[in-house]
Amino acid sequence: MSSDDGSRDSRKAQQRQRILDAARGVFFRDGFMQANLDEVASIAGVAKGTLYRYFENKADLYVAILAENGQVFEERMREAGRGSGNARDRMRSISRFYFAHWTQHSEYFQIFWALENQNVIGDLPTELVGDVTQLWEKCLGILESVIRDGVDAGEFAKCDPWEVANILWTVANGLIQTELVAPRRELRGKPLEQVFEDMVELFLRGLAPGTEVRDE
Amino acid sequence: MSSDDGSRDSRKAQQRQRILDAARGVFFRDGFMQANLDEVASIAGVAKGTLYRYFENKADLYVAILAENGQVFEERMREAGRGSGNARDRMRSISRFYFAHWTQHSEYFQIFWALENQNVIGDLPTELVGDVTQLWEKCLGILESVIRDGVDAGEFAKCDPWEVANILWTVANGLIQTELVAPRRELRGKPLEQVFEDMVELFLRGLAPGTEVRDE
Amino acid sequence: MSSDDGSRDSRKAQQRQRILDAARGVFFRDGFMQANLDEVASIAGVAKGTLYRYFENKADLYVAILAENGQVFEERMREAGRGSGNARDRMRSISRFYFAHWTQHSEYFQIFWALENQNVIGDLPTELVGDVTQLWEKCLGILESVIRDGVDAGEFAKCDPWEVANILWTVANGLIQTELVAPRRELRGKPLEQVFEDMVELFLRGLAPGTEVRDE
Amino acid sequence: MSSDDGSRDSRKAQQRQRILDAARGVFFRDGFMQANLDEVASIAGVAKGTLYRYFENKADLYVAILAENGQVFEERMREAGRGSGNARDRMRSISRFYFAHWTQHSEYFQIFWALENQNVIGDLPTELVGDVTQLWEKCLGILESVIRDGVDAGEFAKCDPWEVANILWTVANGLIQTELVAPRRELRGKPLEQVFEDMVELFLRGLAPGTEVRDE
DNA sequence: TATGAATGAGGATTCATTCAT
DNA sequence: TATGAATGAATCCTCATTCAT
Repeated sequence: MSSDDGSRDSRKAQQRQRILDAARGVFFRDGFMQANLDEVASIAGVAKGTLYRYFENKADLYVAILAENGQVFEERMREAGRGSGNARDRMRSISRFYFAHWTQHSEYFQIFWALENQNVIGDLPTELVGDVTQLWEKCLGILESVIRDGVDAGEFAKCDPWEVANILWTVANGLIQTELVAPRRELRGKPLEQVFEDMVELFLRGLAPGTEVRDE
Repeated sequence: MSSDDGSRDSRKAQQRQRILDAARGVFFRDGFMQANLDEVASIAGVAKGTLYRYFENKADLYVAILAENGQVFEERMREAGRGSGNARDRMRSISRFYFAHWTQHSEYFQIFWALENQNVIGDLPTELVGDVTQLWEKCLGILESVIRDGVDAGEFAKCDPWEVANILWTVANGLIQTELVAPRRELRGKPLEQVFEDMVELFLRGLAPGTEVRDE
Repeated sequence: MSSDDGSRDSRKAQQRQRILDAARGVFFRDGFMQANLDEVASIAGVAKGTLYRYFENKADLYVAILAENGQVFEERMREAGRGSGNARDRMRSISRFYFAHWTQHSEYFQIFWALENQNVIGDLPTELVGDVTQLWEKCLGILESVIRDGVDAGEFAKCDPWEVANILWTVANGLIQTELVAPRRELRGKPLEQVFEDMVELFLRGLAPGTEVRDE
Repeated sequence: MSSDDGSRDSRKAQQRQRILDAARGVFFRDGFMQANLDEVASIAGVAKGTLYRYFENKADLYVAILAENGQVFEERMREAGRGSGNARDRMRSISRFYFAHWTQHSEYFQIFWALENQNVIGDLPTELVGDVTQLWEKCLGILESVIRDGVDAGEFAKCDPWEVANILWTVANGLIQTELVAPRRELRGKPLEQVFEDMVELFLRGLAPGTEVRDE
């Protein structure tokens, strides 16, 4: 009996996954507004109506895609930041994870940003937008605590850890967004990963103690 | 007769401008996809058909909005970077301009970003997208030359000026995008302008010579 | 074994009743077209597919609801008309029953009327509509015979009993329909029951012998 | 110029009328829910989208049909009641008008009743439903004032004119609804008009003074 | 040159019914 | 016998674009 239930549940989960996989591709390629649920269904190999057995509506499906990635993302980012080394190395570890994750899952990143562009999507259920915002906050919290550790340990100059976390966060986002999502500008042969790393080092250097005063 | 032509031309220009003004507001508020040309026409005080006498189609109108700002932007940015002081101050000058411009014209910034998300728009005429990209390149060129000056003058550590320009550029975009366009996350009382300035200082400190040494 | 069959049959009957109960509520609240079989199944506590083991389709279920009430209705109306008093009192007795029944079972009344509006339903199986029509006829027959008795006894003026029965019948329906189903118009404080009774009295007065004379 | 405008306006009015004509037929035949706007457009000989230039949505179109009849109806009913004769004759005049009108415009009557059946239509704009209700009230007011005149003139027995107006109104509706819209029951050869007239006479007789006390 | 009426392709969503388990 | 997942036809509404006046 329990095995029956199990197999049915797993079948449901599989079906759901197939829909998510199809939807991810279409949403990524076409954006929320342009995405066509007919095509999603067709790619997933199910009937149109079946989508609605698994997701309330288009927006719900869309957010589900974000959510599936978001949970993994947060968890892995927390791990990356947990490292036992010094703060600077933990920052590098986070950075590496961050870069690798978004490079591998650029679809998600794309979608994430489209979500930020509130006006692109007409009327996304606010509670769901709230979920994404919360995830964002949590990740910022992780960065913040590493920076605070660094400041406390004298590795970093005195600063407002929360503000610096925000800066780094947006900085990283900006780079990936600009270069990965809209890869129209030449990087003149330098691999993006290198640029990203250099950027992190640049900022770590800026965070080093003893550099606070520069211009007399 | 020539004066007649002149007044007719100016009338055409005025009409065109009224349409642009109306469209800018609507595009900003609703995004490209959601924007409704009916409303644009109504706000501009012309008939819907009239739009098509001034612009080929929706996308054309959209890009015209970008273009009108882009020219002003490039010119002013060039001025901001021309300053006679040291490279660091010229960077600060550019930064201030950059921040002020986007804060005052956040509509344009918003639209620019939407443009980056190519998939949101669908089939924007590539030649027009090219125009925007060129503008982007020119602005990067300005940044690059200032940085190169700083490196040559020994103000900045040795680096690839073009790469660093790219980093700063995306960094700044990221901050504005994240905080201005999606003002959902708390800044905890710190004014955005302050955060932006701090970011620039952090960046400049990272660029200072003598900090190249990584932790052993 | 026969007891097994019996309990199985009773179980089936119970199941059927639970479905009818659920459906009645939903049909009453939402009307035939809007009624949702998903909800019916959910309220009845069975799976949607199960509905189809007890009823051919939506319309069949709908008509079954009418039928279940119709039998009780006819029987009770016959009783109410059987009274031993004079025709006038038997008419009042029927009226009281009629009013009480529809007030208590306004769901059925509502549904009956919707059935009248054939076009609302579309393609109800004609044979089943026939059943309802027959019931209607039988009830009219009861009224008719009481009126005929009254005429024969000299209580009522000479008239066509069948026609008068029809008038009273539609008159009563109209009042209930208008005031019960569409309770939007104010009754200005007068209870519906009072209005109904007044109407019957007005009608009876019109039937009184010696009033046939029209104004000269 | 004014002639231009005039012809354009008249063209718009014609178009609107063609749509109304088409819609009336479809709504009458299929009811609100079943009615298909594609078919309406096709019958009217216009494109689907054109409907929406003249009517906000399905419900709006539906109510427009009621409204177009309602205004004429109220006006004519008021005329019919204005007659200079005695109250009884004015009542007969109203009755004749009422019967003739609904017989000629049974589509409207049908639709009116469907509207009363609130639950048939999901979500009709309340303000528009309000309009219909108001019309209803006005017509009742006309009846009421005639009855009051009759009571004041001693033609009718003392009664609550408003209540009696309500009774007569629903009575008449009931007859038409039952016999005209759902003509399933045989009238045994008697023309409906005769039955209607007899019904009115029956009630007028009931209203005659001196008949108040019947049962001792 | 300006108008605005007309167009019609396109897309999200619902839900009665079927059928494999 | 009961289930409930899957189906897919059906339908309202939007809106960029065209074109006769």
